[in-house]
Amino acid sequence: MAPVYPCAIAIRYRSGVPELPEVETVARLIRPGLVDRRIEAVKVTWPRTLGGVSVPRFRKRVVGARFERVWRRGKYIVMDFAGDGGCIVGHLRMTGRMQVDAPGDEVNRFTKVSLTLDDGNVFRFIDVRKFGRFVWAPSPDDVLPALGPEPLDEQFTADWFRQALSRRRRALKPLLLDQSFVAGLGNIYVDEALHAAHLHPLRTSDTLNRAAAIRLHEAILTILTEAIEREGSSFDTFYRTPEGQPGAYQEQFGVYGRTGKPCPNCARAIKRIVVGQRGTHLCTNCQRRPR
DNA sequence: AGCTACTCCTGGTAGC
DNA sequence: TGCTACCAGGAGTAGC
Repeated sequence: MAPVYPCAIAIRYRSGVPELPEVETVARLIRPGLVDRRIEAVKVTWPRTLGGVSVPRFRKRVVGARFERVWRRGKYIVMDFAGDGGCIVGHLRMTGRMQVDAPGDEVNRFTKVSLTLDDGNVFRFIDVRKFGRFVWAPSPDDVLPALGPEPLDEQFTADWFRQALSRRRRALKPLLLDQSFVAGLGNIYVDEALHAAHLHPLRTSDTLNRAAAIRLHEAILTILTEAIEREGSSFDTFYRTPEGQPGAYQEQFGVYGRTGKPCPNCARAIKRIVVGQRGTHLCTNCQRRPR
């Protein structure tokens, strides 16, 4: 008889979109509720979430499968099944959530996929805007796109980063958002990192000198690490309703979503521009426009 | 290689 | 108050 997981887990995003720190937090939160659990039943209310895998095929693949490992790559959450059971690769996109609910918990009305586990809990993929994906595959390699290095891995050194920047000739903002360049950064943390490094989002990557590249590298590491720590402290394994307390990291933003408010560095008003169809927040005093 | 535009979606909000 | 219009935005794709 499988042990009953004592606490249901709910996750709520206050604003913005899940990026590396949020995805890491989700992986950590669902991991203890999933590993060693076997799937007993499947319910899918929005088949497109399965990314081209039909509902019958998905059901056939996952019912009876046992979760063995839950890990993150970029903004993807990978759930490996034991043996040759393949895996589920999930992406939260804009509004996706993953949580392990206890049997009596209220079912979120935006639930797209429910997996009933052998301890009675239910693993749910919830997604308001339906952009998220929850895909079964034989192997992660079959569905994960080519991704750049993990910014928190040892291989992501300042030296590697400096050279990678110089090999490209792209504006910093779209380059840092490019998951094949570095995996896991999104709109929020790119704006924050560029501000912390005093670099304009339109600055071309191969124009950074050594000091600027190191500054940006340092900013990315610091911001991601602190965000993970804050998420870790603002979420825990106690049950929390969907209306639960808001997270803390939003208050740490220097520029994101702070248009018109004072720059924490120089007190000038934060500006909002559009770069590559993305809302981009910056301080035009601290982040001087190139040329 | 790098850019722009388009697609997928709907809750929230601004404007009237 | 109630309606409509529009925006946010990750990633995949197409076209230049």
